[in-house]
Amino acid sequence: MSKEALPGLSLCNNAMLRRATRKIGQYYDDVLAPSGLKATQQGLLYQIHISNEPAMGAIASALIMDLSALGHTLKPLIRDGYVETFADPSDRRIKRVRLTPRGLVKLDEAMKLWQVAQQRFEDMVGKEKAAKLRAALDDISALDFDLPPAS
Amino acid sequence: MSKEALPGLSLCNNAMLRRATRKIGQYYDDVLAPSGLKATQQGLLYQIHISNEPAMGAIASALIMDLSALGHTLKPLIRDGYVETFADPSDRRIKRVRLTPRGLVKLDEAMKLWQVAQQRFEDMVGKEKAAKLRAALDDISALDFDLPPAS
DNA sequence: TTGATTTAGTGGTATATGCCACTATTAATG
DNA sequence: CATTAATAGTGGCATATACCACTAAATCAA
Repeated sequence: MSKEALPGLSLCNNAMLRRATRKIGQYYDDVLAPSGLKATQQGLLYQIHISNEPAMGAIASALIMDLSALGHTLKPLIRDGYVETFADPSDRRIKRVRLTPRGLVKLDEAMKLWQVAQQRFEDMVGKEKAAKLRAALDDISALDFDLPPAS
Repeated sequence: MSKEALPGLSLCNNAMLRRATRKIGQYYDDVLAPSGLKATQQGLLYQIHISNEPAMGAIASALIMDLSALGHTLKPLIRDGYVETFADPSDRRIKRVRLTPRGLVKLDEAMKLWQVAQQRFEDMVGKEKAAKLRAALDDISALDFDLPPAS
């Protein structure tokens, strides 16, 4: 069996990224669990918080997320009263998003837990190494893979 | 507004990881699209291929994936006839997984596309840097965040 | 051997994410 | 101004992924 000689997925940038994301995601989720938020939700609330009543498209761009995916992800947060939306008066196509007071309180709660997770992670990985990793991730997030769209 | 002074999500290891994963995932998915497989599926088929009729649990461990999540992810691949399962004769709790001939053909097709995506990625990022990134991702995937389970 | 425990998967439910087709608005153009 | 084109979101559908409760099977213990 030459199968044994085949390289593992450790060569695939995408597979390694996904695997690490599952691992770290579970960890952050665990720590955030007492707040009732997933790490993705905490991140989304935070992104909304630091922006100025951002349009959905602006959030999606910042997070490199599909617009419709964002819409779906927002639903539970709206349902739970953490977030509300309103039409931009000057352009009714645009829907803006903001935290509710309840959402702000919940974000505060979640951020305290996030700090615990983040600190522990940095302690284990090393502040330096973590920063380098984030920088590398930021770099590849900024890549422009424009495949010939043949427009 | 002190909001403007708040750090972005670029400090959160988890958020950066997810964001990069979305970005790279979309890229690999795009390149793999002609095969009809998602990058996650190609990765899963490959993992099965290089293993020896692995048990579901073994695959899940290797990919750091929840066992039930693996079961769900496997369904479309079984439905499409790329993968089949069978009970381990010596331990009927264990369900083993293997590629069908059709699955093997499909994997070959997908791997050719994967190589294109992978090569292009490495060209853009740099072979060296990509290898370092994968190594870092492998390291953090191996971390042991054992939170006090208070059993 | 029988009863308690651990192990391996399944199914349900919920969030995460993406693509596509479609609608509503706004902008651009002749 | 009326058409056409571009922009911003929505909704449906599909996969990705997790947790939980539950079942079946094997193991351990008394």
